[in-house]
Amino acid sequence: MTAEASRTKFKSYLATHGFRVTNQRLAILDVAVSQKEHFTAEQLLEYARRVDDSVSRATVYRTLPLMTGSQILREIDIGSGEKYYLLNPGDNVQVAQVVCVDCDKIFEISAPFMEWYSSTVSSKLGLRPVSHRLQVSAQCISFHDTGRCPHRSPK
Amino acid sequence: MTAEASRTKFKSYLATHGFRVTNQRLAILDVAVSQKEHFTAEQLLEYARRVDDSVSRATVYRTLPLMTGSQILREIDIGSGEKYYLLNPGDNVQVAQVVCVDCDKIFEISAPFMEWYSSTVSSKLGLRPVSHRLQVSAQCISFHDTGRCPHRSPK
DNA sequence: CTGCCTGCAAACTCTTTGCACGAAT
DNA sequence: ATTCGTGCAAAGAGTTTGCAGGCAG
Repeated sequence: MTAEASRTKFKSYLATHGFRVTNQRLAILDVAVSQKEHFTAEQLLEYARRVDDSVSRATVYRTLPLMTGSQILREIDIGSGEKYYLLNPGDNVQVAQVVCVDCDKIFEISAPFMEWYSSTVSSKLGLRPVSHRLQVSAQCISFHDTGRCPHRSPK
Repeated sequence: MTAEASRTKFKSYLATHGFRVTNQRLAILDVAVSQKEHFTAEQLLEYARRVDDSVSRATVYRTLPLMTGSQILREIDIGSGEKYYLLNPGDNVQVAQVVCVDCDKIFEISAPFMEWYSSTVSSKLGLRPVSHRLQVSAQCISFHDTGRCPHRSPK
């Protein structure tokens, strides 16, 4: 899904649900849909303030559920304390996250078997799967060999 | 793994690493290995205090890493804020958690394909998998139909 | 004009940590 | 006797929320 399509989708979500279109929400929306990588609430706040310095932390936290609810963002919890967000590609491809334990970089990879697995869960437990989360923690092979992680951005 | 085997394993873990055997650690150990279901740190504190009321929250939190480190407990993070713990069965079976969105009950189910998937990750990304986490959020079919979740304990 | 939305700051939840005392080795 | 382990309370991190004023519809 393009940034423009995401913007449109979010605005119609607001309209449909009777939520107001405010400058703060638009600023947050704009910087969110322009992200190419995973980002945190704190980063989103920082970026949004460059566009509109009246944006507060509270509004970012109140807007994030609207963006995940409208399906333009996916929320990713890798168990590190803070949550990550990522622009939703739009297709319903099943994905998993691989998290490098050295540098915390998150890779998104496909996990097509999850569709089959969900149906297995459904039939075995009598539960209707609504979502899933597959995360692999891994170590760079080069880190293991050389003590340096190639993904780690230099400080 | 039996409760008795877990107790033995933990004590030898303490000995091997030069950690002291204290009454508090033993009390926490005993209640932990007698749990049949998932439990939280707070619950563990409550149970341990029935055995030894000198046990503090801090000691529970300091003892939990010792128990996961010695492999007698597994730590499960379902992204609900608090972490859950479960007696480690001992075999190295790959498992996933299915969490009921209605009653928060956690089901442990096998996920044998994770071994294969880890190796795929390894070869595709050049990363060495160290652990993984697979969680399916699901809704009771009966809840969907009747509005009541059969697993929810009556209040 | 309503009343939803906002910024601010305080509250919250779970977990970790500094400190001085107490107990295991 | 040494240390390590402990309880207590405060600190921490990330997120949520109560409030009084502001702006969208």
